Amino acid sequence: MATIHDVARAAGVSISTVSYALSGKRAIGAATRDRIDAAVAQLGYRPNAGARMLAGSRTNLLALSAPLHADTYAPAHMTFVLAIAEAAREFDYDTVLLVQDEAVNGLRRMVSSKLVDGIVLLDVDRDDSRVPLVRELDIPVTLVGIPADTTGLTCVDLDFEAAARLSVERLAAQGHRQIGLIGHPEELYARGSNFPIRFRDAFAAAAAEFGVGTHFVMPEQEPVSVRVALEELRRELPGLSAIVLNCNEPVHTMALELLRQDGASIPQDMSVLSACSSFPTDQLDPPLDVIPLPALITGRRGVELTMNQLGGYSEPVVELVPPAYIAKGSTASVT
Amino acid sequence: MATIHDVARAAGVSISTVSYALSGKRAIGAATRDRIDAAVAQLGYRPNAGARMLAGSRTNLLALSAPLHADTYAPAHMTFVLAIAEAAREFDYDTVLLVQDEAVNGLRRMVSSKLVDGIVLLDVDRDDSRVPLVRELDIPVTLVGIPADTTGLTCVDLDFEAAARLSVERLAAQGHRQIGLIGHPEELYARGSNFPIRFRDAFAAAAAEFGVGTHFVMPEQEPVSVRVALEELRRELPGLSAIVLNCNEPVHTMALELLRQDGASIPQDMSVLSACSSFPTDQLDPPLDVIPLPALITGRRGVELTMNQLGGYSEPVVELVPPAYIAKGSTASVT
DNA sequence: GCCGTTCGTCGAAGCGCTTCGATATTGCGC
DNA sequence: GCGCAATATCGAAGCGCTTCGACGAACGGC
Repeated sequence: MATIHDVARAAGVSISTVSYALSGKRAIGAATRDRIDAAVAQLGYRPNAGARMLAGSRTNLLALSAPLHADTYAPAHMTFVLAIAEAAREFDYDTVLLVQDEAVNGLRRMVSSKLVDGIVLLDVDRDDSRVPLVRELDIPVTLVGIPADTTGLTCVDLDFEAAARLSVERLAAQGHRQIGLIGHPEELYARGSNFPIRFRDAFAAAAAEFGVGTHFVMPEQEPVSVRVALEELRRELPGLSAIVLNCNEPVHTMALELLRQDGASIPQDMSVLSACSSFPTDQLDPPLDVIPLPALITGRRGVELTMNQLGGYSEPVVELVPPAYIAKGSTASVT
Repeated sequence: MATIHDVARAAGVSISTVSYALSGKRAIGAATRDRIDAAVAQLGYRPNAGARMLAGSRTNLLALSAPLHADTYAPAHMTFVLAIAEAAREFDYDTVLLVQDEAVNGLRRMVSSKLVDGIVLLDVDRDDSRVPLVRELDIPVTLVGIPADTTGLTCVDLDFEAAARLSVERLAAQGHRQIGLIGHPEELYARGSNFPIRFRDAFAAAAAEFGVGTHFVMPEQEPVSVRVALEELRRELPGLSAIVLNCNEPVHTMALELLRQDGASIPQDMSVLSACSSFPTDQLDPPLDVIPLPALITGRRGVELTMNQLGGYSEPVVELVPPAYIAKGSTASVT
């Protein structure tokens, strides 16, 4: 492996000149720079990561704390992980993955060994055990998800409250008076999982505000359970004409299949809207109107906010990504 | 942050003594060691990662190359990632995650900047673009998955051939003469994806060997497509009495639901076996006999093989994990 | 033509750790 | 009681990089 020393010799300059030429932190003559660039290319020189970490103030490594609960929906989770790892690369950062126990315990290790410059926390619960920890860690941290107490923290997430309100608003404007909400499995709510609860509560509030009746069910990812849930909606909401799905893809598929079997066509007999979904709904049959969970945007923003903190000082902020509504023709006005 | 210097002073010894006490590479007096341990604990000392990398020969970082194709089944993929990250920790290693483009391009960067000590490649295709690359990289590498040409490479994977043979063998022994195989979506095979092809081909060979009729279908993850696939099996195999599922969880659920709707009870009317599944099949209705895809075992083994290479020299090996058969009562003898 | 700048380059001092010889101390055989 | 081997500890030399202060050269203003 070539070292900076080799490059310096090949270019006929000193080590510090090479360093400055590569970092751009001081002006370097054009001719000199060219010779250095040529030497770098010819030797295939790459700065030694360890040396850089030790001498410089940056490690160019980002910790990604990604605990995975038994009930975590893997595809969504994965999308966030991908978004963050890719966004990090745009800042010339690599990502150290901390899973399971290490998602909590590893953080302190990352910081005290100075392995990483910053941390992104994924899948933050309302009352997350990582929150008190990162509060005392003196390092840039961004939480993807909003904990109960955000004091002093930088957070980013989809504005689930606005998304819930938008769902109700659109359907109410179409004349729907009874709107069913299909949520995630019950454990998630019991565990204090973040966004399902925020969505559910804001949905209820919006329903009250717009004066529409609503009922909430939490089926398991399992056909029988979904059928029971649908039946419960019909029983509780006699004039049911619209359903909002705030659940995983398999439950979407099952619900659509069950509606088909019941002879309910979409959107004539039933308007269906997918809210906060991390997967493409236009592959479903029929394609569904959707308020996407923009994992790519949110994840990337989580990295950006961390990088901002690395630069100058930025005040802690809670940043809510506004929801978008994408129509696919699966909702219609009540006739 | 405390440095080794602080620890040395607090314990009243030299820096090198602290280093040796912590690494155990030279004998240290019991009393001295105790004082050092106390100082370490009291100061909360953690070796600086950059300094360690630079001075030592190890970085204690492992690269995990995990490209994610559009058709990759996220839960299975995630299980491998988790298994590897957790196994790495048992060797005191952290995992640098390389996704998408970086899964290929990042590798060279990892090596030439000496950021990582070893590499694990996930989701290796038959003709994977990373294979020629890692062959020329002078660093411990383990592939999870078996490429077409394994010369000079260390690989580990479930023995899919044996798994396919085991499937046929068990069902043939129960007297089944016509066995349907439901595979993954067609794109996977077209792309040269690794294990679906290995399973399919070995299945056909085993069927020929045991003299049973078989037919292979590749439904999309979509109820209509699964229904069509089932109908095709029934049409092609008039005496169909057993089905092997080598596909994703949602397709399992759909197939079982369709069989139920057709009034076919398991195992009386139809024996069903799930082969090489990364998810628990006892949550299905009914629970299915399964030959598991042992992601935890395979992933961990991938790490272990890499660590072995880091230690002494070990010859490249292709290690096939033998399949296991777990009965849940979803297959029965033909009556 | 002299002084104060600006520009381009260099030497050297670390960053915190590992590791290779020493050196000092102890214990043992005879 | 002497020498030799083990045992315990230390000092110092790097690992490859960043960054600070210095310094020579070129340049414009007067």
